Amino acid sequence: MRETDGGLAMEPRNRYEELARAVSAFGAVKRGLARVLPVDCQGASAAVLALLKHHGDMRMGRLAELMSVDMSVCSRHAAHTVERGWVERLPDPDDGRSRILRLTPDGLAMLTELDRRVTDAFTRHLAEWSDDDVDRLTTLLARLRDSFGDCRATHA
Amino acid sequence: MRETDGGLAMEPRNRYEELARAVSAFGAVKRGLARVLPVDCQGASAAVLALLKHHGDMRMGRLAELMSVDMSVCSRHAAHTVERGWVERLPDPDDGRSRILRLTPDGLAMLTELDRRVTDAFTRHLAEWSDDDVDRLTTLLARLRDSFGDCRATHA
DNA sequence: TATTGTTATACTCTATAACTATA
DNA sequence: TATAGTTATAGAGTATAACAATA
Repeated sequence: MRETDGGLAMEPRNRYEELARAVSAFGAVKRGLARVLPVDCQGASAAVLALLKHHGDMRMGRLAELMSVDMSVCSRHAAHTVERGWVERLPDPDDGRSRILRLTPDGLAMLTELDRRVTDAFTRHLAEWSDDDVDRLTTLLARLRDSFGDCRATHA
Repeated sequence: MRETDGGLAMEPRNRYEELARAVSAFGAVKRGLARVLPVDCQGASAAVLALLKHHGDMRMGRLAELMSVDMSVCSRHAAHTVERGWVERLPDPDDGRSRILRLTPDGLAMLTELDRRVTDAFTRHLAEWSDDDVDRLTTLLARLRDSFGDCRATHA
């Protein structure tokens, strides 16, 4: 029996198991990033603000979809941002059950501060990275998220 | 003032903000993967088993380092796997304060089942991906984690 | 005195279920 | 009856601090 790996009979390599380990270890990056946020703005609030800026005004259901969380979870996060004056809830002219979420000037100011801190953190930690590698990672992460689709549980 | 982007005055693009959004949205993938695990084996337990198999026997502090969590957190996760008979704690001949964590045959069997489920999930969701892209993503994720270093808080 | 590990407590994020209001 | 959203409750994961045992 010939081996092409130098004579050792190796376990068959499973690239999915390696990916799973990398995914599992990824939590450390999220926690490292969360640590640079202001104390009064949690990670979930930051995500709400960033999505409202990037996608514009939207309803709760749409935001929950973008965050891939149950609407009950999204509702709490949105309430948190409304309490702090970063987001306002406007009546939805098309549907009385729904309200439109909109970033306020204070919310935009907070988001600007958040972006400054996040950019600063990446600038420090990814100093050795080429722009192309950063873009490649961003693209692959987005693609992975798309490939997994909306994995939220369906409580039918 | 000339514009090279078709006449629209665009915001300066910040690749770090895009990466931050991709990182933020990544939680959906972790949750999707966690959903395929057996009910009696949580994600943290799965990580403990995978790391013990991949790196071999080790002490608590080393495992905490690999998981990038505080040792108090790691201790709880390890206790969970010990309770279920997947890991045993052996005395450390070099240090009476410490114990060596070792995967048991039951633990290896559980890990085999976990790997089967995770591989199955990836096979379904990443059917369109080339092997090279999977490897590229795995490599970039590992590199990102390394670049962020050990971001655990230092309660000195 | 410093270090390894454990336990108690609190906080963040998420899901399920029950509920209100509107379509 | 179905849908949009809210609230209550429970569970998983993490950090801080206080503690025990050993170096």
